[in-house]
Amino acid sequence: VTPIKLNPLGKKFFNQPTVDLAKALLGKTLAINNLKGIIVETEAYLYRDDPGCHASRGLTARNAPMFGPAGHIYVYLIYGMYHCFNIVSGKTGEGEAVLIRALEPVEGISLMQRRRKTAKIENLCSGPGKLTQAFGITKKHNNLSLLNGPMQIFDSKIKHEITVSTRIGLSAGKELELRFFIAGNRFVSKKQC
DNA sequence: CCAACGATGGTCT
DNA sequence: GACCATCGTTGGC
Repeated sequence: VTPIKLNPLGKKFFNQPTVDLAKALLGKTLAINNLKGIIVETEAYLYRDDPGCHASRGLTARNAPMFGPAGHIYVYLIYGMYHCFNIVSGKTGEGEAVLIRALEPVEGISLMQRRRKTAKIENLCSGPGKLTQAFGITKKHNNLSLLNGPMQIFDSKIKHEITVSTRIGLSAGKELELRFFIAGNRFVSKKQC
């Protein structure tokens, strides 16, 4: 049997407008080393009229990767304990990104279970802090490119419906409907699936 | 089931 | 000194 070889997504895919990219990422596969997971939940962060976006108050040392080219990775530490993994989007210099909030684990599950200290599959990648822990994503990945680095996004032809809602955990910009997830998927982060 | 809360440290004012 | 794009635990039903 010849294994099916999926193509890594390239520049054209990441250069879509941010909201389009946030939706298009659903159903795609994130791969790092031997770990794989299907993206099931995302959030868009925009450079205009979005006070919830890290880039909304201008360039700083932390958010600098957001102002780089689409397809780069932006990782930051939240609440002193967890990392959040974002894919930079929009035009270079704008400061937009897509937060990856949940994955459906596909490959490398035993390593994910060890890192997360739980056997429960539903609890491995069902939240932004959980999936970075399961995949070993830290600041050492900050500003790498998905076009040529150890992390890649692979195409897939999964059929699914998209549900839209407000974003999770924000104090500013909480009314914007910029969260997207695969309807009915059991690996979406706890709230409102 | 679910609401409340503490852990924890980088970043920004 | 205040604020987090979170999570696991606790203690209530």
